Amino acid sequence: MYFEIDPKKSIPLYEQVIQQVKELCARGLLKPNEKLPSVRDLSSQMLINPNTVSKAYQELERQGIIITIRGRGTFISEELTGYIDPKKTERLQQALKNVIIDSHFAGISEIELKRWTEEIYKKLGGNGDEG
Amino acid sequence: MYFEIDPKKSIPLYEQVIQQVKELCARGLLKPNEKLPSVRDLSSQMLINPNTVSKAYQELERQGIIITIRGRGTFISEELTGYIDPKKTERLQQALKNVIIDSHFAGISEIELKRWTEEIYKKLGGNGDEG
Amino acid sequence: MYFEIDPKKSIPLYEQVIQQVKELCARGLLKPNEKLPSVRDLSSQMLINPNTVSKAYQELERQGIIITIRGRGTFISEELTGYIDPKKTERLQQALKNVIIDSHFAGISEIELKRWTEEIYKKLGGNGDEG
Amino acid sequence: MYFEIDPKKSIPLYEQVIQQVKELCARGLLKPNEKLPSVRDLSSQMLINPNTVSKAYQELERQGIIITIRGRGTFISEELTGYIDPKKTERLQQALKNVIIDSHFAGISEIELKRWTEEIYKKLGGNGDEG
DNA sequence: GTGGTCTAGACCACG
DNA sequence: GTGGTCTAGACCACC
Repeated sequence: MYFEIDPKKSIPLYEQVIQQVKELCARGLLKPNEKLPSVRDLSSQMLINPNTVSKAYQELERQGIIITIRGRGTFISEELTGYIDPKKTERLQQALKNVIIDSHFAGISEIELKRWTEEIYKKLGGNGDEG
Repeated sequence: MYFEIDPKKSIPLYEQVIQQVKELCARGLLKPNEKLPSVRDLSSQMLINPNTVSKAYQELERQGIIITIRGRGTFISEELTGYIDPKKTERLQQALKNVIIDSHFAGISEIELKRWTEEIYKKLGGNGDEG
Repeated sequence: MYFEIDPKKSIPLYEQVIQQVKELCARGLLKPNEKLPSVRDLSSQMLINPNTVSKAYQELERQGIIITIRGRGTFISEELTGYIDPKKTERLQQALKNVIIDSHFAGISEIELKRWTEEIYKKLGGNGDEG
Repeated sequence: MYFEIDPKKSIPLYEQVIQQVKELCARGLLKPNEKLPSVRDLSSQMLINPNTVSKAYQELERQGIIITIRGRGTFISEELTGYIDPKKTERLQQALKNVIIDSHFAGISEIELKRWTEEIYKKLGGNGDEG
């Protein structure tokens, strides 16, 4: 498992950390109950400020994706709650709509975008056993 | 044609304006060469500062979606460039991936997300002539 | 002799008129003492506001390139003054420097820019007898 | 490294800032990855509003000449893209033509203008190592 | 009437 | 400390 951070991107560093953890998680490279690197380790590995990693971990915990146990470390949560948050749903639909509209102006066809979707799902599901 | 702004959202006001114009444009409710409200009109209609609208219009012009003619006003551009920017493409794919991953954690299935996509496209294309 | 105006360009309309008159003049298609179209004729020909043409003519007269004679019309001046204005010179050098710097960032080499210069002079001088 | 602004000039302040940064960059007095003054520092040094500097920096970033890293500051970009934009090229040629035509009316000969060009290039290239 | 520029001053997100 | 966002209000250039 390794992380990649690009400080030049306009997206905040802690958001990049969040996205990476989520992606590794979704791809099965980080499994439930697996231990994450400590804040200090990850920050020195990524050459970023510990506060930045800490903020990312806090946000991930708030989203129920990881849990921290004092004195033991940080771990991937056991399971997803079956509950579907309607607010989150609405935000996601809005985000999807924005992607679709921007694609439209970028000259991406509906078919092309659906192909992208297929491919992303394939990549995520494909190596769940290899981690 | 009317706009809606929610100052409580964390997304910047000028971004909301940009998204709304793009959406109205994509849905065909704003047609090429059509005049947009003046900066002053739109700002007073939305109860926001004229500079905020101005910033949104400038960004939309930079993206080639609208053009402004000195002393006359702001208009929807005539046509989209057929050119596909590889950088933009990559950013869009990344954005789509983030939506998919977040959907995963929100308990949204692949089938559900595809249904959303279908629906969004239907809404966009459906009323091009009714505006 | 004909003019072309593009209201979409960010450069002001009256500036475009000024540039066109100057260029036609420099190319010899407008000769000293030649009569220019009246403000009304030119404005209706160009589909722009008479005030815009009027402003352009005023500025051209201020620069000594044309003169208006009440009741007779507007004419190209007889000759250039030999006097070289140091302020104008400095502004021109600054403008040239800006073009060169922007060319640099656009990836245009020194050789390429010099070739452009040659070509522009050739085009200007080439048809002085054909007008 | 120091900047000079003349509020009396008709050219917008933020444009003057842009030009200065570009020139220092082209002359090698600002090198890739070098840090620029912070928005606040530069604005107080120039006695202009921070927003004005900010606008200049944003435009420079849009042009790919500088990059800003959240919370760390603003830096000269690493490299120029080799890509040559045809639209930019056309705009530059037009600008060069205008300079040449205006020089003509100011009594500047072709030889003189070429000498200027030589000199500007010499100044730009000459002190890349002295900064 | 239109948009463009600039100022002053406030608050927030980020590292 | 860094830049980003927003407001309020002024003045100007253009058509």
